Amino acid sequence: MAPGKRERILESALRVFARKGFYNAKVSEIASMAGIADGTIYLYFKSKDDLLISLFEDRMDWLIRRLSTELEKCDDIIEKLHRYVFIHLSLALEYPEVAEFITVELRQSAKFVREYANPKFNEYLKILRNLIASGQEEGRLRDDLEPRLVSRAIFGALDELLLTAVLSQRASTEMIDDWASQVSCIFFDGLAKIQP
Amino acid sequence: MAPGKRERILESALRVFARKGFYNAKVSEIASMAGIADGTIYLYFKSKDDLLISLFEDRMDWLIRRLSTELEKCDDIIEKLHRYVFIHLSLALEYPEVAEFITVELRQSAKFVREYANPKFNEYLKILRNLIASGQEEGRLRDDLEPRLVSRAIFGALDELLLTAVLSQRASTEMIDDWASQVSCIFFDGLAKIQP
Amino acid sequence: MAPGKRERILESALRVFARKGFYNAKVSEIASMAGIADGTIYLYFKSKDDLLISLFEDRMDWLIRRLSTELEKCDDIIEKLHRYVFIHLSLALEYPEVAEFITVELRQSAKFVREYANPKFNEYLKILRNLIASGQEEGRLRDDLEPRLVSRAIFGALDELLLTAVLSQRASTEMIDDWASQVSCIFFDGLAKIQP
Amino acid sequence: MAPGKRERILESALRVFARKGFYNAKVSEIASMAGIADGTIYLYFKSKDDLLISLFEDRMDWLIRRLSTELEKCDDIIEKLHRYVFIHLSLALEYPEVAEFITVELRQSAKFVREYANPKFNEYLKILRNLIASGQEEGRLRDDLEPRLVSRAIFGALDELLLTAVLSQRASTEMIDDWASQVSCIFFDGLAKIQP
DNA sequence: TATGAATGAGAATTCATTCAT
DNA sequence: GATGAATGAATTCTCATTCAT
Repeated sequence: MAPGKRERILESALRVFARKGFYNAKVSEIASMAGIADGTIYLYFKSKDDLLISLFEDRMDWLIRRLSTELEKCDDIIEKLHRYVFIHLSLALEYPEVAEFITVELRQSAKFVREYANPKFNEYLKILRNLIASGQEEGRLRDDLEPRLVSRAIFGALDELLLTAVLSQRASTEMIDDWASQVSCIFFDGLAKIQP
Repeated sequence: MAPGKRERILESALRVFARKGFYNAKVSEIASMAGIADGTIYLYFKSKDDLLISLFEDRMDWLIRRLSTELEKCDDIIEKLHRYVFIHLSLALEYPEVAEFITVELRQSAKFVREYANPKFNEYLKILRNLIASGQEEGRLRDDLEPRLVSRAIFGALDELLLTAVLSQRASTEMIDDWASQVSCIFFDGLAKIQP
Repeated sequence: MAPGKRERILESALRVFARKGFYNAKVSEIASMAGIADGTIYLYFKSKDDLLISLFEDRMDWLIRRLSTELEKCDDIIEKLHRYVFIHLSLALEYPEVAEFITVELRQSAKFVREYANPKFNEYLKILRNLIASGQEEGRLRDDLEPRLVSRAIFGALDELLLTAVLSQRASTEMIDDWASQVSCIFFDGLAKIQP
Repeated sequence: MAPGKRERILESALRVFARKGFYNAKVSEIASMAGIADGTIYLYFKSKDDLLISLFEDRMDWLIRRLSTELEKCDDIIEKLHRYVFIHLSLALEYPEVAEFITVELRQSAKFVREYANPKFNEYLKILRNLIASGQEEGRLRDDLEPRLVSRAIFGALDELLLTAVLSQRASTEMIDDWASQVSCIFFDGLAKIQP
């Protein structure tokens, strides 16, 4: 079992799932894109479902590591939050296929994921939740809001914007920068106009 | 062609799609839940795809009307926004199947919907966008943020929370009230702690 | 039961069968072309098969009567044969739908026809056979050939040319006249060049 | 993909199409007659239609080669024509299923074949047309008749007799010999009695 | 008589998965 | 390990026919 072959299959699956969605993706298309025989996929994955789940875990792991590494570079909690927002949205530019896959399949397979508990996704969300909680503890964020709910709300907003960016297919560095700062602004400062 | 039959089919489709998702739903299951023969569905809808799209349009129309009616009851723009948030989240309690269907299928069929332009969904979003824009014009909301982006962000946050509520299956009136006020608070006032 | 309605159905069936063939023809299309409800067809015909057979019998009857009337106008047996040839080929111009229907469906439903013995078709052939036999008796035609086989051969040749004319869709009076005289010539005089 | 499997499928299709006709033939019946799974047919043919067309082309090719080989054995043009007649009619004895298939499906699919241009059938006809034309050039056949029309007429006559023979199911070598010589006689010498 | 909505048997086709090579 | 031909269960959709009105 060449170790690179598993990754090649995952890479092909990512592209096909992103382009067609799980149900319209054909195993044979993934195989041919990976340059292997159909049957070979079953030496590395139990089933098409298993391939989806494995891919999901793999890419989420990668996202989590990426995020952690980046966040360690910042000290300030508020800066970390800005960074989280930016990193999430940047996926649209840097890894549009991962973005589309995560964005669409995560919903599509909500049912799937229900049984499967989806630990990786929760881990990803947890990073955000911990950020919020830390901010509250440090006295930088209001502490009258539940971190669990706040993090979900932020994730939802980011995910929707990421999907919008990916589907629009004309994301640019400027646009992502702009969106990230506006989103940070919304969440940090709120929409209300401070009456002078 | 009894007009009630079309609605009965849509109702059955809603339940089956919500429970299993479009691709795992069987036309024959929808038919038998509606108490009709398989073929009858094809007298009212061209195909399974058409059934999905029709259901989507139908329920979005209903959502839009419901929302419009409710919003007319409020005068104040801020109150309207609170109301929007509340109405959206309430779906989890009042129409959990609609909530699950909209929440999941809207993503699932992103591709689908891309060609199909999805006017109903845009209309729904537009209500929120117009609310934001009006708030800005009235001087109640900061006008340095794009309504289009703000509305997307809010929608994303609400949609994610709605999905969470539906999937958790233990939503209560209190919980929804609580979530709605917290979300309003986040978006209106922001997360930043005002330094005394 | 308005007597005209049965004929209207047959007329519509003729057009639809001629255009699409029996198996691709839809009963509902025939009904709507006849300006009646689908179910009404079943008040006049037992089934789609019965409609085909009835139509076939009806049009063959009509052909036979038409042929008999025309042939009575000639006295000479040879002239009658020329006339037969001409009348058959003329269908392409005068009743192209009948021509296409007879030409194609007669083969298509060979199986059909096998059980059903097809008396009308035999009657039509019999006219030709009797002509041949009479010609032999009168000493105008060679009597060393079986009339049954000769009539089949002539019918086959005419049928093939009729189909060719119908499918080519550019039959003219001149063309039919020309074909008829050439065919008569072939069968009457033969292809051999008389050595001087 | 064993090359023999494609031929086995064609062979089964031939038998089923000949017995039931294209529209009444079931793919699963063809598959089971070939001793394979239903799906396997679709590894070799795109669709049931494609199977029909492929079978038609394949068998016409075979017919054309068979005919060409046989005709090369004769030198005399008149003898070639006799041979053509005989070979065509012999199908009823030697390959009754091919005879029935060609005879019936060729008409049945006239519409089909119209778009599809049907080059193989034209090629088959062309052999006969060229024979006629050569006969005229050599001065053995009258040259006041169009080869295109003459060949169609002969083909039609032969085809009709072939169908008759196949459907009667009691063709014998003697019968075919007899028919062939009578048909040759008709076409070569004509029906007219030479007045002494 | 006439209607046409409803029926439901039936058929083609797809594609994840297997397994002999 | 790798292959890819073969499998066959599963599913959508069609359309002749019926029957309550």
